[in-house]
Amino acid sequence: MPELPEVEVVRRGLHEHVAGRTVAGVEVLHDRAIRRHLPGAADFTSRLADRTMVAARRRGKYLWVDLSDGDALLAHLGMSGQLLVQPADAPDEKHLRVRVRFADGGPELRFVDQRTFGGLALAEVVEVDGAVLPLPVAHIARDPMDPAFDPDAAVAAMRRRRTDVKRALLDQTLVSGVGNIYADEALWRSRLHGLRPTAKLTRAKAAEVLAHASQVMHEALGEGGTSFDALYVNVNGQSGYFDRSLDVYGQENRPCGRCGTAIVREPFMNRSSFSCPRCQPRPRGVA
DNA sequence: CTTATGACCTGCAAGC
DNA sequence: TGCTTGCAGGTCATAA
Repeated sequence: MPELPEVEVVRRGLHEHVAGRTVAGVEVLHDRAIRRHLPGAADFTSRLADRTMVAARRRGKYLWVDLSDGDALLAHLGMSGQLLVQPADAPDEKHLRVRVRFADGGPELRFVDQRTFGGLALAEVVEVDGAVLPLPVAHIARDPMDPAFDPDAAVAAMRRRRTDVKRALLDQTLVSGVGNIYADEALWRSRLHGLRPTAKLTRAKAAEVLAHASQVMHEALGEGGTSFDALYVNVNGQSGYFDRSLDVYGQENRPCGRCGTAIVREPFMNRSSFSCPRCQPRPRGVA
């Protein structure tokens, strides 16, 4: 599941349910789910066996579990991935891709993913700028919930970019964790159209949109994350409720909560952007 | 180096 | 009732 709050919900569940448990066996039911693990399924399975899961961690939308003897089990949920803790006798999910059984015979960890954009891998951990991260996560910027997140540095990096503010918000090498929903929400709160060029934002405005992104993600986390359907659930299969608190995302034709103007949907990168045409006017000279 | 554009998948809802 | 089209929370390799 997609954005930072949903991934954090999963991280907490993982930490609670798998930390301290030792892997007994792994079953890869769909090779694409471990495509980022270059040595392949046999290697993935054999190297995970007998390892103990130590702690669940996260940066942005990436999630991993530190393993005894070093290395980490890295996960990205892509668009439709789920990590579920299920009783061993529960029937297999339709899109079950990887199963991890534990030596204690308790509930197993399952990676379920309809669209297979997500996946698992074993990765070595490296130190980057004072943080210990799996190698494939080394290029991902700190997210706003990271205690070492530096707002001034993020503002500077954003204003250095020659692109539009929404693209910048979605760029995981500038600030991580923000996806299509929370980008639109942060822009609405900041009264900015997503096509505004970052280079022309004042320092204060850039800081404001980042602060709003952080704020809206915190609020969503407090509601257990955002979900419109059964695809976005925690490890126990439960959905969050933040979709009821969204101001613009998915609200096409509904009145803006500030001015009453109908929210519009515009195509953006093979997806959609939602905004209030009055509170968030398009920059001039942009199609 | 930076920035923009598809490609990668499956399933659902809407429209004809 | 089918069929087709569009759309979905993301990231990455590639090209300019």
